[in-house]
Amino acid sequence: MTPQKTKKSNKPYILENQAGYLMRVAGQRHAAIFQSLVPLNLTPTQFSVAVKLLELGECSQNELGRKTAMDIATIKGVVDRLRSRNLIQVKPDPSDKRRSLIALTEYAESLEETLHEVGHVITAKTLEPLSAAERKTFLTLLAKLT
Amino acid sequence: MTPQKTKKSNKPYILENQAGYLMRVAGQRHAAIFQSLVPLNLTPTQFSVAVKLLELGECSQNELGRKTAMDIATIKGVVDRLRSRNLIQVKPDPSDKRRSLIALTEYAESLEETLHEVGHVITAKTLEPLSAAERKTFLTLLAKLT
DNA sequence: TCAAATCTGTTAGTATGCTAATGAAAATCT
DNA sequence: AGATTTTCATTAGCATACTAACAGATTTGA
Repeated sequence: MTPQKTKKSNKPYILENQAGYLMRVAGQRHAAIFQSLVPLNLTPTQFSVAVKLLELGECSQNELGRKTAMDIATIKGVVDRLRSRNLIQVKPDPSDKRRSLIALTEYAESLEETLHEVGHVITAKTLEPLSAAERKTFLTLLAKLT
Repeated sequence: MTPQKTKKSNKPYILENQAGYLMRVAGQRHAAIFQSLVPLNLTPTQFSVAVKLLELGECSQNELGRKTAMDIATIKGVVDRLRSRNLIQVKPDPSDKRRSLIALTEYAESLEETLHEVGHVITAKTLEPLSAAERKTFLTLLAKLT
């Protein structure tokens, strides 16, 4: 026992060392890299949706949201904006009147190679400050925090 | 040389392995943890501003934005909302008519211990899936990406 | 000194990302 | 079969987070 009265630990709180703050700032840097490289001025969420639709083909809006980690309100806005740019088509599901079926347009499908290549470049640029070993470690640890 | 024609590398593009996607999803998890623990329903940016003002004392809006990694349009909104909740006070700088001087209210200053303690808990919860060594590694690597 | 450049703050607009409430359709279960 | 629950989609509202354009105030430098 110390002679002091019970006292709160005074571990200093350094904003710049906190996980949340660092994630926000790293996210800003990534967003800038993304924007400078992405075709068609797609946003990160729009890009995720396009890439996921390339993989899945046609699917419902809710499923698309789940598989791109967006809630239903967010995916709705992303789908609306992609549709208004003629990158996706939406039609009712004949077998389930609640559902919309969402698919890429032919034009968007023609961008597959470009999207994948640019996606790899964006990730590489984002991780550029790290060595190859560090990149692997970082992605592994980051994945544990999702 | 392979016998094939020049061909694009077909390295598959797995959305779930990309740094940007993982950062977005990890950020969502952190945001949920943050929201469940923070006092006064402060948002992460509001919390950052409050903690930074505890450290800096009075400062201008632009300086506050720079030291919390927010651009001038973003910090403006955060300051407005904190002021409307009586957590900060804004007054003109007598020595520079362009500037506003921003400071915490007495009430907000009285929350210092709470904010620091809760901040540490939020970071700990966010990093909980990692071992102590992994936490240190993760924060070090993440800091290189800012 | 005085013109140019920089700094500070405001406003408007767009795009996430969430909560909450609503309505309609489908699935489940007793 | 009928009631309950779940699923799907829409809408409204709030808070970031950015760009761009603007207006004053201050600083710089020719």
